[in-house]
Amino acid sequence: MANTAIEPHLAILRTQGLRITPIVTAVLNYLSETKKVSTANELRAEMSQTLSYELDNSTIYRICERLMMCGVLCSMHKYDGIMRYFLCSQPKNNKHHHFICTHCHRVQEVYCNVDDKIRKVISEKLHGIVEKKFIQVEGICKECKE
Amino acid sequence: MANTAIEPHLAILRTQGLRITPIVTAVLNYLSETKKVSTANELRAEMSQTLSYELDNSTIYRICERLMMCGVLCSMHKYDGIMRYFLCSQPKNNKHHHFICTHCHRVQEVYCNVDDKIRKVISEKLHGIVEKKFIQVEGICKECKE
DNA sequence: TTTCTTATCGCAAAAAAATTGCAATAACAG
DNA sequence: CTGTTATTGCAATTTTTTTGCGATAAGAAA
Repeated sequence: MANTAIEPHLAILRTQGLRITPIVTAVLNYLSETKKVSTANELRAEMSQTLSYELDNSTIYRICERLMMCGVLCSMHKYDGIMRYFLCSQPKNNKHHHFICTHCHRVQEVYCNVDDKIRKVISEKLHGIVEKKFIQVEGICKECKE
Repeated sequence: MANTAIEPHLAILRTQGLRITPIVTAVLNYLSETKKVSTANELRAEMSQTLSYELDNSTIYRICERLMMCGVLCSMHKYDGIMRYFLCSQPKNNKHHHFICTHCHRVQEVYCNVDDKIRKVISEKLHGIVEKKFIQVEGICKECKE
């Protein structure tokens, strides 16, 4: 039962000379199937279970860092300041933002065209130049609502 | 040269039975005058200098926590995951967001009416309910641009 | 398949950020 | 001035993230 959903991501890794190890595929499969935002600790626990041996946190951190470098993963800090990772289907596309369910921790991408408005307000009212925008929305997703 | 700008904040503390100590006023003065987002470490270093003795980090953390509880301070995580604090002139008002200058680290509030739009998109496209929005914009402010 | 290169992993140790318990101190109400 | 208790300092701890290094294994080439 190979997960074909992660094929595009694996392809990116291959073109970068990054190796497809059991842990890497396990991480990608997990994030792809659950669509969750996960901390390094959560990933370590899950992957340890999946692979039936205890992984080290440093391994997870290094994998996530690698995957972020090539745009396969995104990261965010929730209000608690702990780094969380999630699969990014459209890396580097500033037009989409993330909706995180506070109940099931799934992430969904939303195409929400507020960027231009924000840029305009900052420019006109504060006379500043926007470099980065970070928009994160939390709430209850459709499934958890029902 | 008492800073009258922090009077409203002090008034809030008084009504909550919180004490106005030298460190508390120093923190408020600093954040009020510089308008910066500061880490606990930065605050500790600055306040140590101001008060001419070495403060403890835990003291700063506790003060910031207290000030946040009564809405005087806001906090945020920048991309590095370190907690940063800044004075909040309009606490609990969801209509404003923050523009942080990457050069001088000053925070400015922006009234940017994108909340309704975001709420609408999440509701209509994802059928989700928005609970919290976190919009943070970084860039170069007017002064640093010149 | 076998061999080779080197990306990746595991382990241990450490750095960095944040939290906690407790006794001493000081803010401020009366 | 006195008493109450919020606040502070200190030391120790927890939690998250990073780093160095030798051993291992992924994938390319023979």
